[in-house]
Amino acid sequence: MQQLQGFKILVVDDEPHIVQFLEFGLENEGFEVRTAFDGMSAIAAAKEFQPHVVILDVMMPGMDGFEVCKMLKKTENVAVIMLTAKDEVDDRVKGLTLGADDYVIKPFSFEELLARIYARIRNQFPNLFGEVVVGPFQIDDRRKEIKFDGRVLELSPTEYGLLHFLVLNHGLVLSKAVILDKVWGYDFGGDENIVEVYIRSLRDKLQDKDRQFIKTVRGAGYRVDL
Amino acid sequence: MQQLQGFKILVVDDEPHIVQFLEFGLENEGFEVRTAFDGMSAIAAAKEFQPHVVILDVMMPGMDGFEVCKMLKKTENVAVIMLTAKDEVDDRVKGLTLGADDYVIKPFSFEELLARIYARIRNQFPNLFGEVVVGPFQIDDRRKEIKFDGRVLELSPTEYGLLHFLVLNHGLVLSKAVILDKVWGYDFGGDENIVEVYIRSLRDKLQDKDRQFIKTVRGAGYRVDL
DNA sequence: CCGAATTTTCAACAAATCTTCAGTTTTTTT
DNA sequence: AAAAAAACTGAAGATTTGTTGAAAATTCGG
Repeated sequence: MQQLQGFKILVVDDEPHIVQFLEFGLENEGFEVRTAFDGMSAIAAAKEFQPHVVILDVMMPGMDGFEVCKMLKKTENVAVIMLTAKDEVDDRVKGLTLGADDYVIKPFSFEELLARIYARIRNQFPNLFGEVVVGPFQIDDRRKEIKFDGRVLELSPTEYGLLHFLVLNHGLVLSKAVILDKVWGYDFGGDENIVEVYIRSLRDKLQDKDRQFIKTVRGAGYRVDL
Repeated sequence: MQQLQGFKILVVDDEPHIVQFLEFGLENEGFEVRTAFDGMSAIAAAKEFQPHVVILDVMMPGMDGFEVCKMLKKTENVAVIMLTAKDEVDDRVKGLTLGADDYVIKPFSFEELLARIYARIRNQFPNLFGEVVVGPFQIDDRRKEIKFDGRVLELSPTEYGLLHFLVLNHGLVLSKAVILDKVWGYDFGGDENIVEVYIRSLRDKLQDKDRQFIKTVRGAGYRVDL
């Protein structure tokens, strides 16, 4: 799963094997990882490290996973994923009411844990991830969707690319040459008229008569104003 | 509490306040909630909605909670939790003989109700627990089984792998290249068309005409929406 | 080794999208 | 006011992409 990251994960478990395994795997995946081996230090580490996700073993000496989860949820804005053994099914109920966000049952596949982590990050920090909000536009590049005033626009791939580019560069005048270059690619052979054609179809889909988001700057290009 | 989704709850009470409160809270918990305000419509709703749990007020105009419970238990496979006022203690006895599974005495804390609900689900649908639940999908990776709306899908190994991957990464657009890479392996030599072929067979088996879980995002890939 | 299930390839088809083009309108220049 | 330049527009044709049925190749249990 390729993605620009910088997401931080705290792994808490008293079994060094597991911690090492996860640390290695997650770092390899591009996360910044810190570890802790018991509840107390986990909480301290969370305060200092400010992770986005905490992976927390239920069974630990001293303060158990539930306690830690409860405390974390109270003070920090993190997603908590718990690791629980198969036969501790009851823990599920207990933990869910204590605010854990998700569960993975041991033994688990790394792929599965990874998928959960991404799901959690997406859920908890939608803004940090592919989702960009600019004025009335909401661009979710991971879904390949753009919402306008809350409604999903039905766009063809090129329309999507063009609107994405325009909105992300709102306020600037973008010449047809630049647009062609950035959206169609440097090696596009055809005429600049195709930009005009696509601008029109975007205007249609935005019903841009009244608000005029896409302004044409004669002789220079187009500019999106919000 | 994303991952515990797929459970459906029907809330029946003639007091709109309570219904609204529960609806909001339970949806926030990740349940799929439907409501009814009297016995008759509750039974109709249960038939259609097929909830896992029914939360049922004892005191209602027309058919009372006991009647409804009796009828539900006769025809549907659901857990029934009754809401009963403090001074209707006798109701407790009455209800037990009529097949209700649990009681919550008004006024109750939401936390308490929640714990009861989870307990009920665990009890009534033990097989559903311990595995990954995402929307209407229940993935049991150990058994290599996926249930959809409670029914086991008959999948070939590749179909299983593909659906597993898609569901675990729901919400994201997954390109054929990525799918090929993750499901078939980085060294698969063949054409991307094979992904299309398998998508079709999954759609067939999901009877995906109406609900369209697997959306094709033209030019980009496929995305599972729940 | 055989037969069934599964995987993979292939080609025809359908549909969405892209691109071009020419005629029209709008704006600017002379 | 006429001419020129730039942008707009609708539609047709070309191209790309996805869907589908079926055949060929492969795998796997017995």
